Amino acid sequence: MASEKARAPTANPRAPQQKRGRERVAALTASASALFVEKGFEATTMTEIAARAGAAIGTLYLFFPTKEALAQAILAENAEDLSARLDVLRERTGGLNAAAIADALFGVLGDFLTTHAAYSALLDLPGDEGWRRKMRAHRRGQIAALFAQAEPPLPAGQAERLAVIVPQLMRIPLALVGEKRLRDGVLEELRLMLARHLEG
Amino acid sequence: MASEKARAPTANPRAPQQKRGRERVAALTASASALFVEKGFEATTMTEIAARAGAAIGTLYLFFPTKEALAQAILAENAEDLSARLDVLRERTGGLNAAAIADALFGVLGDFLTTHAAYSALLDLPGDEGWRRKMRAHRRGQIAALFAQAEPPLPAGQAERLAVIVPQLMRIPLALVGEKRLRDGVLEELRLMLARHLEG
Amino acid sequence: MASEKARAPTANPRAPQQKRGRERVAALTASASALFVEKGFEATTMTEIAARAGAAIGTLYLFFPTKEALAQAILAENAEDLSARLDVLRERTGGLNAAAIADALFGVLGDFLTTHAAYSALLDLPGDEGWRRKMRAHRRGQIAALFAQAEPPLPAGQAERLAVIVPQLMRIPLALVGEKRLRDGVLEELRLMLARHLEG
Amino acid sequence: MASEKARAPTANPRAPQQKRGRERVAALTASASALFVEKGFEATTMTEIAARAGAAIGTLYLFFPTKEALAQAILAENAEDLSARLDVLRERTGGLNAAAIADALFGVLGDFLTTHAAYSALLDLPGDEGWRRKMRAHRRGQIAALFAQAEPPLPAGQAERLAVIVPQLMRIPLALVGEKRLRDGVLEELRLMLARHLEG
DNA sequence: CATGAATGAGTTTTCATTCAT
DNA sequence: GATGAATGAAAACTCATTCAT
Repeated sequence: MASEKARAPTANPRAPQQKRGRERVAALTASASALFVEKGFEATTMTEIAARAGAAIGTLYLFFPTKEALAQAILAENAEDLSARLDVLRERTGGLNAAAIADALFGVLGDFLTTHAAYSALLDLPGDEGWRRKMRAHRRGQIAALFAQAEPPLPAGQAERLAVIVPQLMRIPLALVGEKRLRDGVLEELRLMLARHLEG
Repeated sequence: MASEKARAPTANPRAPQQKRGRERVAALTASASALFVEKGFEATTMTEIAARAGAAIGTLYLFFPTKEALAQAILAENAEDLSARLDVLRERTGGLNAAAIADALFGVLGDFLTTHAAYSALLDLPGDEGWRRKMRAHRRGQIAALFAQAEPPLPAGQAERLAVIVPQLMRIPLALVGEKRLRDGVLEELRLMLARHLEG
Repeated sequence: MASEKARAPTANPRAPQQKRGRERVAALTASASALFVEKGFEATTMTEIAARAGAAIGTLYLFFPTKEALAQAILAENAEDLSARLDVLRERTGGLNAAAIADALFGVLGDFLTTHAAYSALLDLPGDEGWRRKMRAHRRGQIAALFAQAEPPLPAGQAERLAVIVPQLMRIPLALVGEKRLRDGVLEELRLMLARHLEG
Repeated sequence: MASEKARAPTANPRAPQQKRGRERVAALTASASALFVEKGFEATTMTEIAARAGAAIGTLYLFFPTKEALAQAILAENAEDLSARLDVLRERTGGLNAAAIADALFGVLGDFLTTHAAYSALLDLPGDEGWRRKMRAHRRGQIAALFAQAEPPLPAGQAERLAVIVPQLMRIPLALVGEKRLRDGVLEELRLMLARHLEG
């Protein structure tokens, strides 16, 4: 123990136990999410995050031992939220045909990505590959399961392929910030394209 | 550096006039491209780039005044290459139907993105003022022009929407490193989906 | 490699190759040694070390990737110096009796510790136990070998015990800063005590 | 803290008057002592100390206004204990010869240092203004007085020198953790050396 | 008395960039 | 053209200490 030197920062990234603590954490993650979206992960500084949340830098480190841990916490929270939405969706799409499922999925993904912009911003970051890989695999599994229930059933393997494709399709219009008309057109085009493909 | 922020990154302050100089620059951009793909733009250091190219850090700065200028030079070179390929493609697709054009475009984009991985890595950097935006607009224009020649003609506005969509579609399978079978399946699925959509 | 994140700071703690570089390093280690002695390892800041050496903080990190590495480099240099002196001493003490050896050793250690005060200051630091253990073992071995040559020979095991004891004896008077008379008296007392012990 | 530097560390701002309070303080000093020995004064954090004692950080500051005050309280307690032992010893060694006194002193010091490891750890901290110096002077005085009673009397000044030397001698074997055989041998060697010296 | 969330000054460390040779 | 030692602003992170509850 003498030579421990604890390279892991701040041994105490405790989950907040008081109500105020949870509000603090919420403000910090909101601030971080917004900045990550606006300027990207690397260009955002911890000092900035704390300042925008009206907290001191030390407070930020009280809850998140590193910048990476903060990003991951946000990503994990968003991923859980998405996962829950997909679970709910599954109950509603039993027995539907693939095109209808795709349409419902589009709705869910569009809403999620719009309200959780940090998810997209943090998803493709380098580093900590293992964890993110697992997360993606889980998401793929959920979406594949969605399509696997389609009636009539899809050809073998197509559910897995759609699980890769559909979430990426949804990111395309969302990247078109400030071009609202084009964005809506593209979204509609994608929706139509997918529907045709699944009906054909 | 603090007061330098304003300097517009002009690529190649002195374009190398000697043969050796051009080789130097090629080695440097190759090194930088590889590192940007491997670790991302921010995580790559100028020292690393020079070292991998077997050059001194001062030599790197001889040709590229800032890290951004280096990235931009690489991006510009790649973009020119892509532009040229799209120009060539245009001559070959006059009078074809949209599905055939899409198929040909898939081929060109797939080949390009595979051999120019840095393009993807550098294209969506945050803090994207002006230049990159213009570049993307140019590319969109080229692809839209491609589809505008289709016979029979596409509905109004679809060429523009496809110009946004198709390049992003091609990035989906390319992200599936290490899952070759799935990757090929996804690529085929996308190709088929697009073809059906354009024929329908 | 993508997830490398290189926790080890500054990949380039290169040994200086130019003459000026070696002078720089010497100035930095001298500055650090003095401060470590004056205020202790923990209380000394890297900024202070660089400033006293007339260098920028970045220059310090150019040669020493961490504060610990700096301390260790100093310790290693001092230890090598001591080792060399003990080697020289050994050639001069062949065939002497133990008391004479002890006396000569006292001289060498006293001179060394006086001119290398950082050695004492850094020797008992926590952390990196393995390396320091080895260093101490080496020193013990050298001193034990010195006494092992004594004529007449010492009882079994005594050389090893003396190798532990004698260096610590020498540190006693050196701790008496600012009490010159007492210091000299203590040194003489120790010398006499050891001599009697070895003659008895 | 920056402007606090001047505040003379007064031990025990409010000495605990309740039974529970005294237990609290005991737990806190025990925790601190253990950590100071294990990791050194600087590397030990106040939070850690409180945590190991099962107390809140605020509680720790309730009894000790600064980290230095805490260290000093521990040191003072240990020093008082040692002082008391030396007082007792003095009553028992009246009229003994110096060698016998030294032997008895060895016993007392050995026992004390073994059970009060924090004393050694805190005694030689750098930046040692005033208080610790006084404490050492007091100890020296007590030990010198011990030897001053020796029968036959010692040469002038030797009692003072022994007061410096003997406590340091005892620390030598105690540093040999995990080498029990060598440790015992060294202790015996020192005892013998000192006895001979004082008899000679 | 007791708590533990909050603070922010102070440290270590990084890396794009410069410039004397 | 080429070099690489040197720079220092800026970022991440720590921890003694405070204070509202």
